[in-house]
Amino acid sequence: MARAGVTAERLTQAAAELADEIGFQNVTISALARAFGVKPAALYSHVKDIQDLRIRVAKLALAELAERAATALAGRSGKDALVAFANAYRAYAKKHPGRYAAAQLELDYETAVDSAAARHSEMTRAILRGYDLPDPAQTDAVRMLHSTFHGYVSLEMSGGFRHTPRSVEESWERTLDALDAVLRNWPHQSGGASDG
Amino acid sequence: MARAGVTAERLTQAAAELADEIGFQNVTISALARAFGVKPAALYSHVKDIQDLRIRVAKLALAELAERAATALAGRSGKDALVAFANAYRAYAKKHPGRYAAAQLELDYETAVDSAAARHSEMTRAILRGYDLPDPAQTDAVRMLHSTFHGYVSLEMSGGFRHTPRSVEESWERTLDALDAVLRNWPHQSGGASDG
DNA sequence: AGTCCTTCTTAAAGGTTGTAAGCAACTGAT
DNA sequence: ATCAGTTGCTTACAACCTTTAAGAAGGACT
Repeated sequence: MARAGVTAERLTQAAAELADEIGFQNVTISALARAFGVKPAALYSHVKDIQDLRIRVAKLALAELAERAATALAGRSGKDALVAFANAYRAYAKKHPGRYAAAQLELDYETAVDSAAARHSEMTRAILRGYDLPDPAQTDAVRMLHSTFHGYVSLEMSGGFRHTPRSVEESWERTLDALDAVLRNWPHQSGGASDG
Repeated sequence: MARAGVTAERLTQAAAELADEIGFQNVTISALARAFGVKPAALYSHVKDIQDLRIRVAKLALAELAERAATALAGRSGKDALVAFANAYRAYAKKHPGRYAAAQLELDYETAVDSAAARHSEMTRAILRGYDLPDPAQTDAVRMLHSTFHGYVSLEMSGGFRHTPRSVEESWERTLDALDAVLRNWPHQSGGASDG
């Protein structure tokens, strides 16, 4: 038989494309083998098992996302940077839902550290450079930003906003306005109850 | 053979418990049948297929979450309400990770409407009663709050915050402070770039 | 050509979902 | 109390997926 030229890299790439088309959970060794015109067992020469494949796709997605975000961030600061980063994040997730789902995979500590996950935190920190936040608050803000971006995109994609007529685009923009506002005026200490 | 007394309700309940123990994705018809001491095929008398089972667990989780949130909200307003709701949400997710994962299932429009999903929006709106937001902004704020809660809990549970020493508890509280602050002072129109 | 490593196939075991046929148990009527 | 009907469960089976093992074929290098 002529060799199909399968490599771990091509498998990962094809798995990512397949994930965007049919969903990350539906990417199987069998389906991937079919796409390459080989038998399922052939893939085990290049990939340890399906979990290994999933982790490779996750790393690919994290790297791609980090690159888009870095590009979006270049030469911007303050709210410009915030909006550009957030839009790049959301655009990637919507364009590559399978990859984005992969990026949410639980990675063990070692894997996560040497993957692009750390770069994300650094970039989110870069956004905050335009706002003036002392150190523990900076980490809190990074976590809040990441949470809001991920949460919004995640709920939007799973249809959580479809029950209300309000434009999802508009809400996204107003959410970014709100984040900008709160970053410019980060609460100093735990306040009491609101009094309007 | 003596009958095992399987019903759709008991199956759903057991599936939810199993999901919390071994993960929602690992709840299989086979595993559930094993837990009931019956053969897998027996479950198909009570449940259409595995997707049907998953949807039932999702609805259960949404109903439980709504109930906890409603209890937390009772008799509170303003920041008290915000914090109580958010903590109830997060506590449920951490105590019942499998159920919480189920609640994130994509539900078709019909299913979502008659499930407790709508109640969540209403409750989040109830939180906002203490803050004074005009109508389109209210929806935007609801979406932002839900996004932040879900995003934070989701990232926290998938280990996204483990790479930084800062206390996850502290960040959560500061995030709630920030949300309270931005709700009290919701930006009126899309502002320009930040100027510090 | 011969050797060796790698890639791919075949074969097979074990797990999963789901359907169909049949038997066993409970129900309610006579 | 027995008999029919319904329901719940089992067995049997088809189809699919994952993974391992053994062997054949491709390509490189001597």
